[in-house]
Amino acid sequence: MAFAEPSDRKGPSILGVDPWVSDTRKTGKKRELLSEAERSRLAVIASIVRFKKGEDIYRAGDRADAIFNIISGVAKSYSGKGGDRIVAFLFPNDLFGLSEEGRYTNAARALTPVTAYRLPVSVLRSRLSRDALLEYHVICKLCEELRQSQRHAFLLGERRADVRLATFLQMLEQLQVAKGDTAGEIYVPMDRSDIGEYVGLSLAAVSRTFGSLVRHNVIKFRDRRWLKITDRAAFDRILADGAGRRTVRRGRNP
Amino acid sequence: MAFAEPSDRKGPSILGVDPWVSDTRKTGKKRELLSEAERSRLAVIASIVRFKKGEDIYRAGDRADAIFNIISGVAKSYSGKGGDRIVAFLFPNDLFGLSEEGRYTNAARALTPVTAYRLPVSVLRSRLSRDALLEYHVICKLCEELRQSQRHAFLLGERRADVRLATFLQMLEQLQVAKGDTAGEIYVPMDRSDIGEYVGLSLAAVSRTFGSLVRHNVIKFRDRRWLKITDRAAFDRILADGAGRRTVRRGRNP
DNA sequence: CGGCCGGTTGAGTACAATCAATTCTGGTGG
DNA sequence: CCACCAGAATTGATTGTACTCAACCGGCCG
Repeated sequence: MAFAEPSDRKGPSILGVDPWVSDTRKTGKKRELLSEAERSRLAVIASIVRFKKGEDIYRAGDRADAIFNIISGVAKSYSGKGGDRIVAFLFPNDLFGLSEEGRYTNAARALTPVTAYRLPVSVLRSRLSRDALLEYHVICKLCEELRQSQRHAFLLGERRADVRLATFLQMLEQLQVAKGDTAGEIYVPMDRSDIGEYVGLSLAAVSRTFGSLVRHNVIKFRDRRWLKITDRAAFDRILADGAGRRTVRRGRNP
Repeated sequence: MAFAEPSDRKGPSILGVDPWVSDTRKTGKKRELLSEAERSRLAVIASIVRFKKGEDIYRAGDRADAIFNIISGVAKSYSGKGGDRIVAFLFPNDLFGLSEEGRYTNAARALTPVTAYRLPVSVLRSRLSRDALLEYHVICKLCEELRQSQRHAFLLGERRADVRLATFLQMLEQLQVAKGDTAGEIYVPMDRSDIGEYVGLSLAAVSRTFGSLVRHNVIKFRDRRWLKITDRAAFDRILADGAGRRTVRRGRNP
């Protein structure tokens, strides 16, 4: 099984990098932030929960009494009165249910079968207040999520559909590289409409744009969920293109 | 001077809410997260820095050796190879320069004259590792920034220009309410092109859309930077409208 | 006074949304 | 193993909306 099914069950796990230490030498890989001791200490207060594909993990407005740490599977955090608009995709080792204020502000739903640790907020808080190192690691993870969200916003700021999709694919790829997954092929666990809700395009536009990328031999699908970038140069050109012509530049180079 | 010039100089300040305690009774107001003691302890390691309007605070790729806490003024955090695309506006009490990895991933520039505390990362880290409460408050602030960034992404996911601008104005308004500023009028410290770079519209579109809102008596400008919402119902209707017609809804209510 | 900066406005165009078939796929039961 | 179904995905035709290019305005500064 190629896509990150962590085999260990030592306890909650957070993957990330220390925002202030440049110990990762540009490999793009993340490391486990929690020590074995921390993980097993958290394991004590955590319970393991499972969700079927399509099942709600929590709803917006629910009392936020737990945070989750995905062990396997993929989920989405979404909002918008219509329930469309995906805020983030949640992958193994991600922490979520966080970033609310007494109540969840987004909803979360499993896109594939999901197994996760459930950490009650009450217990977690008291643990946090006594464990400075753990808090520090949470801070690292939050910085990471913040960056991710900013990249998402960046993506959405782009007008052209091909740039948006290429950026999205790049995010997926980097994520999988960071996990140490075999690069070469990109796994797309979510369906086209989820992608549309994330990148801000209609389902039709996603499909059309993928089609166009395939026709131009930039990417190639093995099946609905696995694809390969067949022309990296062209791919990068699309990404760079977004940075190129932007409006607003009132008086730049003639 | 109406716009939040904090008169005290007791030390760095973080405004926010505890994400897990619903002590704010829906007032939308935020409170100081740091105690006097914490603030003065931070003040010891902080220096006060000033930036002229338009001046760079840091550039993307610079060694990230300090984080900042704005005392007065407004700045922007921006990126994009062209330097367009604003990631966030930074207001008094905000914490930034954070969320990077050894180096700043965005650049920051003062939009108005800015006064800020500068906290060297090295000192801050050791302080953090010993002060669990401070760490906790940083976590609270990060959650807040994360939510803010998600709202930004949400805004950018909207297609129509009027909805985007209305959402933006609502964010500004809530921010000012949270600070306890006189509501009624909204202060817009940034110029039209900055707004465009934030909401993902061309300068022309921003101007046009403002014009249209004014013509429809939804808002009214006192001058370039001060406006009032003259028809709250219409305004809310625009906001709600975004949630209404969305694509992708494949099989919802008949 | 002239230039520049921030902003407004107009005409034409490009791009994605929409509506609406149609095809493909994977799963189910005969 | 195949026929069938429902949901996912593709594709086509048309329309809406914001971008682009470009002219133009008004204030401010030297």
